[in-house]
Amino acid sequence: MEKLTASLEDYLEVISNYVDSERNIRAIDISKELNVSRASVTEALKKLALKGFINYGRYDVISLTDSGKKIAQDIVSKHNILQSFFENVLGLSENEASENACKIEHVITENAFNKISEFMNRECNESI
Amino acid sequence: MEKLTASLEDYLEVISNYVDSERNIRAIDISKELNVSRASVTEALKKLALKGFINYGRYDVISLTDSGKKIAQDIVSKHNILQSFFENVLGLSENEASENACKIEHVITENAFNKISEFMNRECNESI
DNA sequence: ACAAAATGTTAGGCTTGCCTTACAATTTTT
DNA sequence: AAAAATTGTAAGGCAAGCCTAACATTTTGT
Repeated sequence: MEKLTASLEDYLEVISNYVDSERNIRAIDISKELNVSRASVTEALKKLALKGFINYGRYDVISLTDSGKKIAQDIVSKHNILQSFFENVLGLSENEASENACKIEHVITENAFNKISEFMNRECNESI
Repeated sequence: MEKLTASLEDYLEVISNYVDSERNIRAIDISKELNVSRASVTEALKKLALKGFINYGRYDVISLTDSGKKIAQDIVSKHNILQSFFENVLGLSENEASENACKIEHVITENAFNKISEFMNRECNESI
């Protein structure tokens, strides 16, 4: 599977969140969400389409391909578990937990992430 | 205090480790440590010198300024605590713990890092 | 329907950070 | 002390990712 940059992962993640909420996503939504210009969004969408993760053409609706969905789900689930770790284990605010999850989800190794997942499961079971 | 990029923090960190071991560091050492070309090291050293974090001139010995030392210490201590978290709490190998610490030390927020520090202290005390 | 507003795209530019190649300076060998 | 090898630097190039400004297209309001 083609490897994405942190930046493109962010774009894909935003798209995925919109798809889940069944809203039609536009470039300007992504631009606001990621605090980048509309032009930058166009560039990113071109790249994602070229790599086969989204369906998209000029002035056209954006949707995820199957491989795009798969990757996006990976990123999103990674984000959620990291966020939960920072929020529920370390006691950070929702915002700061999310901020950290956003950054760390792109750089943490697979193993390290799995260990955190396991750790979260242990924590949960112990407190029952 | 001037804010550094992740890349420049890496360079500073390597320099700091050499200083601590009282070896004279050369550009080629940094180049090997960070897997970049000697030319890239020269560029980075120029930037660090310009920002006042290292003393350095053409073909000259490299040393940390006071503000360079301060920043480097911050990064290194952050690295060490993160590494210890991944190694001792999550049970990753030394190498993988270090790999994760290297990436995360550049992106984690101050608060999140402090929480991890506190968490490590709690873990230690409980096990006594 | 059509003017106005909003959104999307393109073109051109900038910064960071890396590279290779060629040359300069230093260090090591002999 | 030269020659050879190593190390440092300068110049020029490249990709990623962002920007602004100008233009194209679509949507909205009347």
